[in-house]
Amino acid sequence: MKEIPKRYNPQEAEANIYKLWQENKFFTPEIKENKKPFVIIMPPPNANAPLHIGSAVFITIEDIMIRYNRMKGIPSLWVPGADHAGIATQVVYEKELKKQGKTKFDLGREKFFKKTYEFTLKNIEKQEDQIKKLGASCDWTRKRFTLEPDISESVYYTFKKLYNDGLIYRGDRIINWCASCGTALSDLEVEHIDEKTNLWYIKYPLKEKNKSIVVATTRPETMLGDTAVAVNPKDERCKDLIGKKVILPLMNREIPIIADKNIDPEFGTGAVKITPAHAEIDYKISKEHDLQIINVIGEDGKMTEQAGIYKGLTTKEARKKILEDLEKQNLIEKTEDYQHNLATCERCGSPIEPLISKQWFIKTKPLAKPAIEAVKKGKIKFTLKKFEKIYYHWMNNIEDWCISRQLWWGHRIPVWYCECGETIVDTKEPKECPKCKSSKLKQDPDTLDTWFSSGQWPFNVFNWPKETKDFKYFYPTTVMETGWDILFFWVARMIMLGIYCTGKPPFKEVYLHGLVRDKQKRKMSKSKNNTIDPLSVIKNHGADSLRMALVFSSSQGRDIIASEEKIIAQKRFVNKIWNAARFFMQIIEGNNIKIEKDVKKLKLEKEDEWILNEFKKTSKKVDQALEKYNFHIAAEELYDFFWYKLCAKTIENVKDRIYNTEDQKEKNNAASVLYFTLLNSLKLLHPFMPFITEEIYQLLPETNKKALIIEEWPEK
RNA sequence: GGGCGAUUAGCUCAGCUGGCUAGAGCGUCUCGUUUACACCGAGAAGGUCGUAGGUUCGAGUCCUACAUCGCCCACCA
Repeated sequence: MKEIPKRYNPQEAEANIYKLWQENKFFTPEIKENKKPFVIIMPPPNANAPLHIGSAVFITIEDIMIRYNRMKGIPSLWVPGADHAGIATQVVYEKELKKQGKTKFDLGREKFFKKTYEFTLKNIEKQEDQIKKLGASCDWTRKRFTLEPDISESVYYTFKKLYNDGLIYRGDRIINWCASCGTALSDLEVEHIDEKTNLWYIKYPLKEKNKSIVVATTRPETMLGDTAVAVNPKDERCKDLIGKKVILPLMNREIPIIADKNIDPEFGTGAVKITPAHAEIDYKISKEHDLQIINVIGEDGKMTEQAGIYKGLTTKEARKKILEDLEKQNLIEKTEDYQHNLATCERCGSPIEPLISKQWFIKTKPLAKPAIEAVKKGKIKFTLKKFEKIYYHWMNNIEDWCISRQLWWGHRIPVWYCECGETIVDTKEPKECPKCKSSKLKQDPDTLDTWFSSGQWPFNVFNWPKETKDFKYFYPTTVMETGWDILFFWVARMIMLGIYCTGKPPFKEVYLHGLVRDKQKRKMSKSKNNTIDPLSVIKNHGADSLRMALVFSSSQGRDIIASEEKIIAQKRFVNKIWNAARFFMQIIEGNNIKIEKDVKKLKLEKEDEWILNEFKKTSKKVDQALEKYNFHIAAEELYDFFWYKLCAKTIENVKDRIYNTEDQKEKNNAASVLYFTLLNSLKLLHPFMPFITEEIYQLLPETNKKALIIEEWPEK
């Protein structure tokens, strides 16, 4: 008989248990052709920082699903990985460099990439350790990284395929430009924040007579690039002005007054200045009316040559100067306080400048159509219906996706330009130009949006387009589990690219968990200093307590409020389980007990039948809850059963029957029923609290398997 | 502007398809413990389930308004 210590020491036990699982290769599923596998692709954490509490959430939830299915005898695969996280990592690493007093230009592109790669690999190593500490039973033999050569090749293949199908194009379009990061961004990477500013009413004199038209704007500095003034065609006040010309102040340029239905007559004066190069709506209007486009703000965030005397000023300086100059000419009618949405960069927070720029785009409409169909036809199900609506709304209004980034960190765009003007798109660097045979080829300097590669993750991890054994068996995957905050960034793109590349939706179900918030419901962030570091929680309270606390009081789609209190509550539960097991071990040792594993062979007392029946009920409820992804309900059921029914009632009962009788058979019966319920409770608890349950299993006598992780799930 | 969600005990939250005499953790209070567990046990107090209507034999649960808070999307310059 193994000795059971008085206290459970999570730190020691967890390390040993994880080793036991890994050494026995329990995380690697056996491919059984006649059995449908259960597959989850782990959302690859950004490889630029240690894991945060949000990662602990998805690891816990996904591990529960995987362990549950594994115990049910289904080949279960959970693929771990890491994401290079283009812009995020580049921003982080550039900050590192800054601490050393360097910039990326000191290193040069190649060296910068190499250094960042090293930095990333170090982080990945740390993250792996953290994932293991959380108890994740993922298959480390299949771990992937988005920038490794095989994955990159798949990414380039997809690019080429899209290009050949005419779904990728390069063109001059208005895009979101972050001058601070020095790159174009997709619409999703732009965050709108409230800004208190002014609405300036500026007089634009008409060419004829002594009249003028007043336009209202929040961005006077863009007026230098105005090429029209627009009014609503139905606006009576302005009707006779349509077609007339105004003289653009400061620039003395003649520009037309046009009519456009997009103009809201209620806003300002009903007349709007049109700056096609620096506002998306203006750009659209300019296309319809064939207006001139004048770039007055450059990629450095400063006024361009076209801005005349304002050239070289920052937008802020230019605004000030322009307002002064207008004031001098008495062209400002009035100034109002105004609140509007300022577009800012999601990464660095600086204002976004809409600019016309040559970038690579994906035509998303043709990809969105089948992606919408797949959900409509139920090929992909959102476990929470409300997300379907949100998904449809976004998909139906999708715009082309700008995928080129002016960054050094990421997949370099697989396009080469020849001096003869030829553009070559390929998965590998071409030796020569197929047209003129020149070998003087220049690769496009830009890199791809991170989400372009992660959008292919569910099949690229299996080395698609190669028809690998893994791809054939494990794709499409079963459940996509991730945070709802990346529904558009990631989930939607995986669906679009998955269907486009492989012809099949990449997963069958989408389960979205909430964001972790603190007790005041604030988002956790380093700047607010309200983060919970999963590693220190594990160190102090054990991984099981953390896992249980995260699942316990949170339902899907809703935010998860994490607090020390909840973790401690679960730590007590861990202790309770430990002591129940200790009690069992003590009585069988001290009373010469013989365990009968088959409870059917026992002469059952009323209380035996009661607890066996209660177990059955609990088991059923847990099953039902897990099938519906109601993890918190399953956890609560188990908590209630174990604490109150098994410990408070049954154990107290067993004490009575063991200590107050001389009848050995009676003692054996009581202990056998306890053994049965204890052992089977451990099985049900295992997906939630893998370490403590496995540790006890290893100490229990008469068990069937080498480890609890591969035990059979109790039958319904 | 459009959409989504929340509102249940002092605090933080569960309550899945309508049956609840409304639950848990923490906190508070009382009692208990030489025989698993002070990281303890037993128990108690504490809620007209945001407001007002409606559907129903029956509503925290469904419907309709309203209020407050929060979030997401959107080119109102």
